[in-house]
Amino acid sequence: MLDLESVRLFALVAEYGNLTRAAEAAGTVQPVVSQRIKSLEATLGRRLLDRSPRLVRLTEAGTAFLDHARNLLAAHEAAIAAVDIVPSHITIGISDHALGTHLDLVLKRLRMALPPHATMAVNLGQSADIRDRFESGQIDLAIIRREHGTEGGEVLGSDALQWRVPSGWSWSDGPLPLVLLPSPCSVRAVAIRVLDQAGIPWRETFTGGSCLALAAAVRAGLGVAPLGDSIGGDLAMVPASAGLPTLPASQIVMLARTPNPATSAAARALAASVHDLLA
Amino acid sequence: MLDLESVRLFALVAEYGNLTRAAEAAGTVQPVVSQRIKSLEATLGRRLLDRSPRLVRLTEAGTAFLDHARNLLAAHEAAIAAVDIVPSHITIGISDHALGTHLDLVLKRLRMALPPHATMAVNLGQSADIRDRFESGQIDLAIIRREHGTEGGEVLGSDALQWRVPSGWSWSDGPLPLVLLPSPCSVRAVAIRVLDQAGIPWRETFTGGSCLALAAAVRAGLGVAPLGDSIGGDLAMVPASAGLPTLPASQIVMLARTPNPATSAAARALAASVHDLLA
DNA sequence: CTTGGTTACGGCCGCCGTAATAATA
DNA sequence: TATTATTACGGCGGCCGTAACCAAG
Repeated sequence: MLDLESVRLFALVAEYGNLTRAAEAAGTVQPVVSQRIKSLEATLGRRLLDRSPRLVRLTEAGTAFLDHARNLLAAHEAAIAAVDIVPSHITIGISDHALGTHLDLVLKRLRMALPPHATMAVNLGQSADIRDRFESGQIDLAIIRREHGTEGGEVLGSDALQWRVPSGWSWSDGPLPLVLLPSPCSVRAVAIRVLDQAGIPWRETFTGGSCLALAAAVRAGLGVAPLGDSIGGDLAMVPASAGLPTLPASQIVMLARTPNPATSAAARALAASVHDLLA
Repeated sequence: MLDLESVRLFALVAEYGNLTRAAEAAGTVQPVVSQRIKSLEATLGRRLLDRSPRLVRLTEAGTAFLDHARNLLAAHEAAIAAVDIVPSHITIGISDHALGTHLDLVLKRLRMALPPHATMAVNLGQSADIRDRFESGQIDLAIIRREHGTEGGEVLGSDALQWRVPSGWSWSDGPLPLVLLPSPCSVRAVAIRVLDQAGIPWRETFTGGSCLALAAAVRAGLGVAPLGDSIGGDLAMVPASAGLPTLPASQIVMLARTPNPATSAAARALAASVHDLLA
């Protein structure tokens, strides 16, 4: 007889492609996942995963098993829901500068970590605003970007800011054309600060409402944008010859209030996903 | 997170209406079932069964949960079958005189205890023939009726033979009209023996191929039939005033050869079902 | 050399199964 | 009074989580 916890861990490993992240998402540690997968394989008499320190992928049997494993877990959820209806709602705030283009993957994994009947509301905005909403209790979970050294929250990783430019861009003279989010925005503020300290003149050529908009502006040649390393996508780095000052790294931090199991499951999944993106 | 073993035990209790039989069918003991059900109820936060020493029945929540529990167990079977195809075939011999009209229920529970991909073949016949087939290895499991004192097999219970008569039957004189299975048949033999020992003349008025046929003949008024207590159905007992000798009780015995887990699961289910019928 | 999977191991929870107890018809 | 569920309890297996180890890029 299989035990569902092992099956759940297997499904998480398949999702994250990584035992360590799966362990985080499940709220345990990596050796436990290793053991459980191993024992699951033993009871099934088949190897489910090819594992090496740098690559974990499904075997043929693992692929075949995965669909059934998900059905099994869904049936488990349904059975519990049949007698134990715990309606839950989670509000989540995400700073655009923290996740950028990875928003879709993170939301998918978040949805997966919640019981199917749970509802969630996501609030995309700027870090300062998100933090205020978290502190006033309007949201339960938040992912924000902030400068090193600030207190509070769980640090999921460090992400350097980079000047991103159109491909083939060069900057001859005149004030540096900047592509920014509107104030208040900590990335905007830090970018302006380092430029001023270096005595580099600048002008704002584009102000947009999300990192996707900033990236579009950069691609259109409107100027350079300070963007997180992990969310720059296909945009080019500024060449060192341009002489721009380096931007400081900042931290991606999770703020979490976990009043119930559903929320802490969501928090773990969020942490594992973001941690994965920054690795 | 639920554990599937507890869910399976719950489903078995629902099927058998009895913790003790469920334990037998599952291959464990009754206190374990009690504990697991209790812990299942605790994790679900609902009472699933109303239990008293004489009656176990589903609560409302239990009814709602049962369907989902069965789906869950089916998904579990499917998941295992996806990677671990163990084709198995079981041949079963059942003496008609042992189960009679309860054949359908027993077969249903047998089917339920087997993995869905397992095939089974049932051989209905007379005890002596069944035993020969078992001993020659042609069948894996057998339920037979036999006289007390014989060796071998697992005794599932004792069942008295009774003279069954049409309703309102009376026997004035002349040889006793008998309704019997053809020879060789141990019930036939023992019936004839006790009549001869009591010096009661008899004649055979009907010879049929199954207990259902014998019951039909009795109902049609053709005579009296020696039938197991538990399978007489709605037929009347012979009145004491008729002066017929009492028939000895005989034992219902299971012969089992369990070369694989599927067969032993079937054996347990068979034992639990028959044990239940004789209680 | 760092990230990440495996192995070793100690502690402890929890389950099994026997035995005694209670409850019901 | 017999049958059956519950409670008590000892023993043991197995799981968790820390730490040390190893492999691969």
